[in-house]
This record gives sequence, structure tokens and C-alpha cells, in this order.
Amino acid sequence: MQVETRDEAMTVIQRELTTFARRARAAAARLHPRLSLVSATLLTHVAEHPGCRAADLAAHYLLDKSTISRQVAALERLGLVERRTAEDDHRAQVLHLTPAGAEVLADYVTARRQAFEQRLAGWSEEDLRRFAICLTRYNDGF
Amino acid sequence: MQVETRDEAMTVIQRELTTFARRARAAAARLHPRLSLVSATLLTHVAEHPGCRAADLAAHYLLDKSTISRQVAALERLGLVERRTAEDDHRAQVLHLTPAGAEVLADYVTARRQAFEQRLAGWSEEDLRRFAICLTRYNDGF
DNA sequence: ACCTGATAGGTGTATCGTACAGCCATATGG
DNA sequence: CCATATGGCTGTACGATACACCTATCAGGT
Repeated sequence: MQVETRDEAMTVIQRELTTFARRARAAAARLHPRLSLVSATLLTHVAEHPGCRAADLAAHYLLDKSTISRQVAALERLGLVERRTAEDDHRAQVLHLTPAGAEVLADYVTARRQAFEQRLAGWSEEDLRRFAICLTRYNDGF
Repeated sequence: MQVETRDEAMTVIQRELTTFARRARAAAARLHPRLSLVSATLLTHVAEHPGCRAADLAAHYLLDKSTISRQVAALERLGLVERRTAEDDHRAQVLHLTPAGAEVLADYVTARRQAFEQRLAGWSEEDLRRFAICLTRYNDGF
């Protein structure tokens, strides 16, 4: 597949992003049987934004608040996150990882890391940097 | 977020790819209410590989054959694809788009195109080309 | 102080996408 | 000509999700 023109590039980007999206769930399931892609992403976000709220997660992942509510409830039941009423607003719940949650997440990150290391083994540092920048720029567009 | 080292780049790639994957379904739903992401990807694959089989789809998207079977059955019920017994192997069904399927897919592609045009408006041709190449290379790794 | 509307989140319910196990029909190779 | 492999389908169960609606709380205006 040659990528000569702007149009061709656009077409390829669409196709490849879509293919990736469709494969992601299955790939993640293979990666770590104990933690689904969904749980992993929510844990990741909570880890990177301690004290965040359900609404933040919903906004970031474009999900309904009811979905988030259930997912967070499940994570709480598993003892991976902790919900505490916010001091400044008693409607809101602030989220934090529990030690167990941090541990499971660390496991997941390690497994994913290995998979990516393998997957991106042939890439030069410059290639990786470019890819990282492209992706970040793309996602920030939302 | 600076991307200085190989490690940082790898981390960013993982995070951004995951975020993208998690947003994809919702984004696709907004794009075209009549055609889910799933249907669209299957139609796309059939369009690009006329006469392909259910097993090809399963392999390409890392899905169970039962899933594909049902999805294809749904598309057939909607009159978007046609299943015909293969001449060389009477167990297999070869898949083709119907005219209606081609039309719906064209609609979808147009809508997606517009969304991407907007999304990637600020990108130079060179940026797009690089992104396209990165993504293709990444997906081909499977 | 009170209404009023907005906001954070949870529940009821329905649907879709998916996997796994097991089935049948056909094909292929000793 | 049988044994095994392969392509696909069905039964069943579950997870993720949305939409509509509910409750509790907050913030502003009178």
C-alpha cells in the first residue's frame, strides 16, 4: 500500500485505526485474563488522576455515567478502588486506588509492557517518538 | 508530556492507543447511527476482499467464528451482504456486498471521512503520511 | 431562609457483542 | 472407506453499554 497523497494517507489512517480498535478487546483479553480492557483503563485513569470522579471517567472515555457507575462499583467490589464522598461536595465521590488495585494494575502494566516491547521491537527510538506524538496529537483533538 | 526516551515513547503509545480503543465505539456510534462499528468494519473487509469467508473475518479481527457467524447473518438479514456456497468447497460460504450494502458502506465512509477531515484538519500531508505509515506498520505486526 | 434549576451519581431495563462448547456437513489423506 | 480436520452454525451465558428515570446535594436569586 503506497501512501502518496493526503487522501490516501487519510484513508489508510481510518482503516488502520478502525482495525486496531476492533482488535483491541481481544488483544487485551489475551494479555491479562484477570483484568478486562475496561477495568484496566479505568484503573489507569484513577491511578494517573487520584481523587478523580466518575464524571471525569465518563467524559474521558465518552461513556454514559451509568456505565461508569457500574464499572466503578465492580472495581470497588473487587477491592481495587475506593470511593469516598468528596469533602467539598457531598454529591460527589472521589476515587482512589487501593493497594490491591495498584498491585493488579502494576501487573497489567508489566504484561502490556512486555507485549509492546515485543511488538515494537524493530522500531527505532525516533520511530517510536514519532508514533507517540502522532497518537497524542490525534487523541487530544477530542 | 515530553517524549524523550524510548521508554517514555513506549508508555505514551500504550496509553494513547488504549484510550483510542476505548473511545472508538462511542465515537463510531455518533458517526453513523444506522451502522455500528462492528457492522461497518465487517462490511469494509468484505468490500475490500470480495469473496472472502467468515473465517477470514474471524482471523483478521481476532474474533470467534460464532461471533462472525451471527454478525454476518445479521448483515444478510439486513440485505447488506450475500452469502453463497463456495464452488470449490461446499462447506464454505463466500461473502459479497449487495448493492444496498455497498451503498450503506459508501454512506458510512463519507460520514467518517468528514469526521476525519475535521479531526485531521491541522495536519500537514507529511504528518498524515507518517501517521499512516506508523499505524500500518503497527497493525501488520499481528 | 426558601424555591428553582443544575449537577453527581445510582437503578431498572433492554440490547448488543462476544466467547465457549458442542453440533453437523463436507473435505482430505492414509 | 474410514479417521480426522475444517467451515460454519446453534445453545447458552455474560459483560459492556445506553437510555430513562430516580435521589441527594449544591448554588443563585428573590
